[in-house]
Amino acid sequence: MSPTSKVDELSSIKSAAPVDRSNQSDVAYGALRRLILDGALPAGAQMLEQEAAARLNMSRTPVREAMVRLRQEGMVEIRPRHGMRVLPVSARDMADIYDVLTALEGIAAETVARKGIAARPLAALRAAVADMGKALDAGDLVRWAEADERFHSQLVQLSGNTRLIQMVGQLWDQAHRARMLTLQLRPTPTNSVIEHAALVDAIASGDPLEARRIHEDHRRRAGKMLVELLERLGLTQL
Amino acid sequence: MSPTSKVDELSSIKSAAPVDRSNQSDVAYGALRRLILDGALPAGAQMLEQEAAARLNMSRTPVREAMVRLRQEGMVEIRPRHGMRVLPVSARDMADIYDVLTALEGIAAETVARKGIAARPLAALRAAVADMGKALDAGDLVRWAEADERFHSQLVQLSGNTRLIQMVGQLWDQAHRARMLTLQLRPTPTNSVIEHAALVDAIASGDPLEARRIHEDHRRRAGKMLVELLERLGLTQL
DNA sequence: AACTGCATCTACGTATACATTGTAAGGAAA
DNA sequence: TTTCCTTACAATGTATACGTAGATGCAGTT
Repeated sequence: MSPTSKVDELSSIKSAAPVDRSNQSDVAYGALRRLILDGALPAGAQMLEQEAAARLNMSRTPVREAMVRLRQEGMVEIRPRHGMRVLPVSARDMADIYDVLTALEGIAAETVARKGIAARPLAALRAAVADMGKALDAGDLVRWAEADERFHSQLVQLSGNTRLIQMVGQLWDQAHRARMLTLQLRPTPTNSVIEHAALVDAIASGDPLEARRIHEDHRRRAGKMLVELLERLGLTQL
Repeated sequence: MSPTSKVDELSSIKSAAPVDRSNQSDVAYGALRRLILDGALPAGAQMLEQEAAARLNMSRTPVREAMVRLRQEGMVEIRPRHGMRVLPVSARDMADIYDVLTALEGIAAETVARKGIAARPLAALRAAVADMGKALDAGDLVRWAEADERFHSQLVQLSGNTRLIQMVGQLWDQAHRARMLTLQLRPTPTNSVIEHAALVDAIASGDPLEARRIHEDHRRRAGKMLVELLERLGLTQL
């Protein structure tokens, strides 16, 4: 297991829905997606249908379907004679992604604050914030990232808006590699605990506009920091 | 041609990208999507793989791929023995969709205002607004809808944010049938010209926050009106 | 008449076959 | 050596084959 596996487990909402009726198509989709998120297939890596089929011990048909899905989610492109190719994520892409994420998670926060939040999910949010603090104290960035993702994931889920949930998940997946990469390079997210706590307070007190404002500011800052970091490091591709 | 075909042509950004390398898969995707958007396959309608294949004169394989794509876009569901089924859109769905659209188009407007807009696209936006006015004067709601869609489409395109463009397009597709249905039932959109003109002014004068505020208010109002209309009419499904 | 059990049939999931076409290697010419 | 052309190969797009699971319809029982 790679050191990032714990974070990866929570990196997408989809992974919360286990595959009951397992068909090969879903298996292929899950496996390929995981290879990409874990970095086993880095940006630019190519994989032929037959390669994947052989590796996963199935025929090309379900593999093709999985690739179609991954393409539609913006994870790979499909080039006629080169199989699928993992799309690199440029600094520009990250800027675009964070712009959209800012807006989407903003209304998620607003919606949750407006609908009101029950005791149990509120406690879960507070627990995630607490974990972030503990992880920072211990200097464990991976655990911090895990708690951070858990917080954001829960928040979006609480909105109850299916489309919102799906789209945010998709964007997270696309940004995942870059976030993991910069985890060790970025300045320590000292403020994150305070910011998240403030957001929770706004939600708990039923202040939709404030919740949205806080979360948007938060995401905007995080995005800006990340993009500048990538540009500074010349990491235009990953 | 159905009376709504003109509007449909502009209903999605994707249709702007013509199919050069025509493979059967794309043909199937386009054909099925069009059947759904045009209402030839209404909500709840089912279509077996073999039916579609026979109808489109191809084998099941490309049809399956098209169905996978449509499912991922939230247009249909796939049930093991019943083929694909066109997903109904409830009032609740429309509320969700418009919540997300509000946020997405809001940042689109903000982005365009921030980046600045060239003379030509600015003129195109103004032309769309003018067309809306003319259509209203003529009492031609279909033409109004066409101009309205063109305006919003151009605006989102101008943001240059690929993800944003793709996601907005997807949501439009999902909302398309409901919008067409209510076109004749809703109150005449008298204010739309004024509102859009104000948005264009904010963009032209480079005021991102004002542009965003105007557009969000606009979309929020439109969404609210639509949802209330659907609920009042008891149209919980379409 | 309603319900249950069984048989049949069909739609699908997956595998495989086949023709097409892009690619790359290898050779020839400059 | 470099560049262009030819040719062989291999990956893909699409069609088709095949086994399975679930749905449908019928018969028999209550």
